[in-house]
Amino acid sequence: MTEIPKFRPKKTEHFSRHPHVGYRVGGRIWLEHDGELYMGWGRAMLLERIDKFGSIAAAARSMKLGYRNAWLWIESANRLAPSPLVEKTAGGAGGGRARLTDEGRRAVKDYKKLRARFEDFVGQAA
Amino acid sequence: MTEIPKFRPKKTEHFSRHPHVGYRVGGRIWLEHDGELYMGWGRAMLLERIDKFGSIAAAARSMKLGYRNAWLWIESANRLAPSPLVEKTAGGAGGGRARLTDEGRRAVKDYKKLRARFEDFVGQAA
DNA sequence: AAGCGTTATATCGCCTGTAATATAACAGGG
DNA sequence: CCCTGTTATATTACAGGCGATATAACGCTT
Repeated sequence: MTEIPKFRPKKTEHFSRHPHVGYRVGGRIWLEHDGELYMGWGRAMLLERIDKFGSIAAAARSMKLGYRNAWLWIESANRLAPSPLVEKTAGGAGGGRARLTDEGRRAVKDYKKLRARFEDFVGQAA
Repeated sequence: MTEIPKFRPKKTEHFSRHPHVGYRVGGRIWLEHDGELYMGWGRAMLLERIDKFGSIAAAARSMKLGYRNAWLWIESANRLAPSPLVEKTAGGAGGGRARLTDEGRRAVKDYKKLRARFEDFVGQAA
């Protein structure tokens, strides 16, 4: 017998039933800059949680994301953005903090809007 | 200094310019069954080429896909489909052959239609 | 029955992304 | 001045997907 791996799409997706029972439409959508990922579902979630918790560490924990990856995502997004999406300070009250900038809030809002339209599309793509 | 990897999306995608210069919308879309990938861009291309060349090996070669992966994709798609998309025979004239069934032709056509609508969406998502 | 090129199947090794872990740097507050 | 929890950074290990390779099975055709 052979292995035959199951190609299971990742979990950050949006789906919708297909006319033929058991079949679903799945999709992803994101923004990129210079061929690099700029904003997607994971990053938008992370930014929202940074806004909510005031720290990268807490935000990452809350979504079971490793701190390292959270930090890398933010570095990347900050670098690709017209101006930083997240401002960070190490040390100080509580050990340090991070806050979402206006540009960050705008980026999240824009992506969520695109995403909503996309889910709409996928929903009626059945 | 730290590594800072560039998160570059895969190459089976469709893109579109974003209003803000340098930013593009990228996306993927596929069909799945029981949480497994059923039909996407790569598989649709493979099926089209099988139809054209009459063999898995030739189709795979023509798109620089390893025979192994081509075979796995077809196994998976055949298993998930209501009826096989590709019929294969080992040995015989020319060593063997593979042909696209009516179900396979329908699957490709349906996906390409979905895909076209999706590209449309992404295009005007700017 | 021998030859041929395909289908069918197994195995190994690489590469890349990520998880896990560790440790330094930081700066406000007690 | 030390404590604290965060930001910042390096290192190692592991896992999955894929490429490369090898080999068997197959069945027309000659």
